[in-house]
Amino acid sequence: MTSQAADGPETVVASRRSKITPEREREFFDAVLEQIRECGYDSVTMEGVAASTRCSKSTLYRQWKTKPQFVAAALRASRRVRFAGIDTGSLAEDLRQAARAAGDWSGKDTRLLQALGHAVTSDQELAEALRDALVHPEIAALEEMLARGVARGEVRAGHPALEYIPAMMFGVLRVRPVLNGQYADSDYLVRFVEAAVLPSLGLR
Amino acid sequence: MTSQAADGPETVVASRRSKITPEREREFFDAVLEQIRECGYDSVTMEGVAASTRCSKSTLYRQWKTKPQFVAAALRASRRVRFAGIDTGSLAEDLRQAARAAGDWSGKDTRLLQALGHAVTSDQELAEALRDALVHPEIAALEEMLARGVARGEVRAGHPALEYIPAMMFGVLRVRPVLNGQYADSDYLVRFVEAAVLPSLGLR
DNA sequence: GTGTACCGGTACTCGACCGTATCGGTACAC
DNA sequence: GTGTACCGATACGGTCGAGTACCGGTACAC
Repeated sequence: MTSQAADGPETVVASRRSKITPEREREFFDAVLEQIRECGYDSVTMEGVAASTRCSKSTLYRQWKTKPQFVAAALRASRRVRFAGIDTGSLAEDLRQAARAAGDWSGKDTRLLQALGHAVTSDQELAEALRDALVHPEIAALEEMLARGVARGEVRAGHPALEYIPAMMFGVLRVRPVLNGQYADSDYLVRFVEAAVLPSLGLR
Repeated sequence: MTSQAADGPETVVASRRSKITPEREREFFDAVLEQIRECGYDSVTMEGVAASTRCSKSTLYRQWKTKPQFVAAALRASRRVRFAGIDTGSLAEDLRQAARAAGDWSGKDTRLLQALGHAVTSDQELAEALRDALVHPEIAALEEMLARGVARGEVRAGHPALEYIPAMMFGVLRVRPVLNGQYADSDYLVRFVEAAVLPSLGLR
């Protein structure tokens, strides 16, 4: 009775789970972030996460003292740069590719940002974790693209639109659900880059 | 369902079921929206609203059946168009003035949108009320401006950037707090219009 | 004065969740 | 085999908020 209770496939009891492995931790983190996306930060419960990962509340509380600390840890662990590796040698093409990449994860990340957007106003640690996980890395990557474009002479240094490009990209990504009722997909974002971002920089 | 929102200072009420005057109702609505901005939708309680307006929970529940219905009513009653009356005869100037106007209420509305952003994903009525109160009127006003500009020949009909202007304006407004840690003020928005919006339309 | 209908206050039920405590079971070290 | 340390399950206490019920008070109609 102690092992899993009638779980899906025939995945044999992996048998070495006397301590929380990094893979197991990853399961907890994935579960809590997914539940935040679906139900919002306030509605996520430690009990729910425990149930969906078939662990016990005690296990979670043994590792993390409180719910916000647990969520912050999950965010920090999920940090990764989606724009990494984009460097085509042309700023316009870099931006198009970034838009295409952004479209692929826009639903997930937009939901997470939205769901946590207000919770972070009352928890400093959470705010920092969210920024480090979802915002700063992408911003930095975008700014690198722009800097390379400037260095290549595609855009003159100090062009007034440069400062606003990250806000435009993130902004459109973020508000599309509210305006049009659907998440921004790659197609929409690429067209946005071509119709507005590039022209504002004097590119095409 | 009560009376119209547009009645005068003196109540000429014929046969109201409720003794709640429109002014009193307005107090309830202002209170709940303010508390939502401060604490988030989930954290707002009917008890808190009752306490801050010195009425009783019973009074609130007599008028509105549930918390989401109460909030939706508050949103609908708060509907107003901030861009109304902007018509300078020049699209560029219209957009600058819209940016200036937007900066004045950006903090309040951005907080409200943020605080409700996730709650609306699980309540259809709330979502509709939020859109009707804060989003659609402004979008419509912006689109009118753009249409006038097209009619005057300042921008050619079908210009690809036209479709994205509202999303750009709202998006930048919305994400500035996340990117820069402060709400978008008039100055920031006007510079954004000049640096990015107008160039993308081929204006200056 | 009398009736009516609503108000504000309070007390209540009911359910949900946080965080803790306890207990049996088991992988691993030696 | 024995000990240790952690796992999962479960039960519990405490808090909080939604929504309901009931109360006395009062403005107003007639």
